[in-house]
Amino acid sequence: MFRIGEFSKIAQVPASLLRYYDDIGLFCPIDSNRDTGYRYYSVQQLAQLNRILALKDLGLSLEQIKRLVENEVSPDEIRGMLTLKKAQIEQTIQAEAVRLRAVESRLQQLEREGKFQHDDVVLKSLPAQSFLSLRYTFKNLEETLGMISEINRVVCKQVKTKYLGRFAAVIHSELYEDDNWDLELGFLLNHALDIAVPLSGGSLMSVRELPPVETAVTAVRLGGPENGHLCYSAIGTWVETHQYKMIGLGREVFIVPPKPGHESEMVVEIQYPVEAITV
Amino acid sequence: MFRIGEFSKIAQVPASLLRYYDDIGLFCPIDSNRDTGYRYYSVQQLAQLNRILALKDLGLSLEQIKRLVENEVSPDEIRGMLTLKKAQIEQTIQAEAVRLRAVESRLQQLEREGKFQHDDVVLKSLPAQSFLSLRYTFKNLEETLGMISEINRVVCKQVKTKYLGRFAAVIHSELYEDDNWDLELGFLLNHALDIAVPLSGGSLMSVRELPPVETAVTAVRLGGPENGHLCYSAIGTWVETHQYKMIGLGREVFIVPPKPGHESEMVVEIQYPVEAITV
DNA sequence: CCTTGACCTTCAAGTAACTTGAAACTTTAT
DNA sequence: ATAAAGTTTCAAGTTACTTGAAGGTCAAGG
Repeated sequence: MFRIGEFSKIAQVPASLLRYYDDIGLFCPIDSNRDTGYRYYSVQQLAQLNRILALKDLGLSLEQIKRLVENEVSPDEIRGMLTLKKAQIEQTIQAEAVRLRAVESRLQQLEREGKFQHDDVVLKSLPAQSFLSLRYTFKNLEETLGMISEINRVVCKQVKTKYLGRFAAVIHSELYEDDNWDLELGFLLNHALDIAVPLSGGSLMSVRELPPVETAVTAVRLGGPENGHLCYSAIGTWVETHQYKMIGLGREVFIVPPKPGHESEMVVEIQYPVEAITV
Repeated sequence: MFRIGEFSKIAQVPASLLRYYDDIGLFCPIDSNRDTGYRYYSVQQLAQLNRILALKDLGLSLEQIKRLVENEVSPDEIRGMLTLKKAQIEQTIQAEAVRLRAVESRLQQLEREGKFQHDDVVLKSLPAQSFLSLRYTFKNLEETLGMISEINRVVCKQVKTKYLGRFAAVIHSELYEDDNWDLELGFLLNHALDIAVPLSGGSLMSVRELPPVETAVTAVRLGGPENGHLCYSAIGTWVETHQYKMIGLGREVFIVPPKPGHESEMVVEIQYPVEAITV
C-alpha cells in the first residue's frame, strides 16, 4: 500500500490529479482511512491507472473513459468512439497544417517587410441562399450604377422589405477584365420566394439558389469600385501565400449600398470560394 | 452604424462573442448608448474585428492579440511570438500523428480480437538520476537473488535511508538471453552522492549518472522474474504495433522489492527507452 | 397610441480537466 | 517533544466562450 505521494511518484502523475480522479469517481484509492481521510493505493491499481492514462492519451474524454473502465460499453460502441476519434484527429492535423502555413507566411512577411501588416482578408463559410437577380454584360461603370438604382427602385416596391436581404453581385467575367463586366445583380433573399420582377428595360429578374460555399476568402472594400483592384490584389496575394486556390464565382455583397452622389461611402464585402491546396 | 445583431451577421460571429470581447476590452463598439446600453458598431470596425479573428486563427491567445492590436509589441517580440507558435503547432501535429497511430492500432486490435484489450504498457519520461550500482554477469537466478539481498543488506547499513531511492537494475545483456545475465544492480539515489560501497565478495559499488530518457515504454510486472517474458512480450508487441523502436538499455525498478521466500509478491516496473519511427 | 414580437441589456453560471492555495490535521524523523 | 514533510478538504482560478433568466428598447402594424 502506498500513500498518495509515493503512488504519484511511481505513476508519474501529480497527486492533485489522483485526488481529482477520486473526486469525480474515475479512479479511487483501494482504501482510505475513515478518520484521517488518507488515501491508500495498491500496486495493482497502477495497472488500472495506466489503463486510464493510455485511454486519455488516445484523446478520449474522462466521461468516456469512465464508461469504458466500468465496462458499460459494447465493442460496437467502442469502435464508434474510436472511429469518431480517428476522424477528429485527422481533422485536427489538417487544421493545424493550415494554421502552420498561416503562421509561416506571417513570419515570412515579417522578414520581407519588417513589420506586421494586418491584412483584412478572412475566411468564412457561406450558406446556400436565394438570389433575385438579373445577369447582364455591362459596358461601363455608369451603366452598372444605373442598373443598380433601377433594380433598387423596382424591387423595393414589388417585394416586402422583410423578405429582402442585401444587394449583391455575382461576378461572371474574368478577374481584371477592364470593361464588359458580366455581372449578375440583385437581392439576396431571407425567405425562399418564387417570383419574377420585370424591369423597365424589358428584362426580367428571377430567383435562383446560390450554392453554399464551404470556404470563401472575404475582404471588405470601403468606397466605390475604383478601390476594387486594391482589394482584389489583397485577396490574390492572400490566396497565393496561404496556398489556396480559387474555385468558383466571386460575389460582392453590398453592406452599405451606393447612394447616388455618395458612392464613396459605400461598403462592399468581396467573397471568393477557395480550397486549400493539399500537398 | 449597426446594432449588435446585424453586425454579428455581417461578421459571421455570434453576438455573444461581441459582447464578450467588449467585456474583456478586446473589441469594443465605437459607440454605445449611455441610457439603453445598446452597442453600435461601424463598418470600419469590421476590418478591426477581422484582424482579431485572423490572429485568433493563428492560434494566439486573446491576451496576446489584445497586446498586438493595441500596438504594444515590437516586431522582434512579434517574431518571437510567431516562432514560438510555429514550434507549438509543429509539436501538436507530431503529437496528433502519434495519437492517430495509437487509435488506429486500437481499432485494428478490435478487429482482430473482437474486444478491447487493455494493455498495461505506458509511455513515461525518465529524469536523469544517480545510480549506486555494481555490474556483473550472473549465471542464474539464485546468484542474482543472492546479490540483491547482499546489496540490500550492505547498502542499507552504509547509506542513510533518506538518500536511497528504489532498488533497480540496468539490463546490459541482450533481450531474451536465457542465462549469463549482464546486469547492473543497485539503488537509485535521491541526492547526488559521491561514494563507493565495498561488498563482502570484494567487489565495489560505485555511483554513476543514469541519462534522462525522453520517452520510455514501461510495464509493471507483478511477481518474480518467471513472469518476465509475458511483460517483455507485451512491451515488444506494443512497440511494434505503435511503430516505435527501442533505442537503449532497459531498466527494472523494484517497486516492491523481493523478500526472501516471498518473491512472488515482488513488483517491478520495466522501462525501455524508445523513439517514434517517423515516416 | 398601443401592442406585439424582435432585439437588446446585464449578470450568473456552466463547460473540461485540471492546478494552486489556504487552513488544518497526521505521520515520521530526530 | 518538536519540527518537517506529507496529507486532508474546500474554494477558486484557468481559457474562451455559450446559455439562460429577468427585464428594458425599438419598429411596425392595427
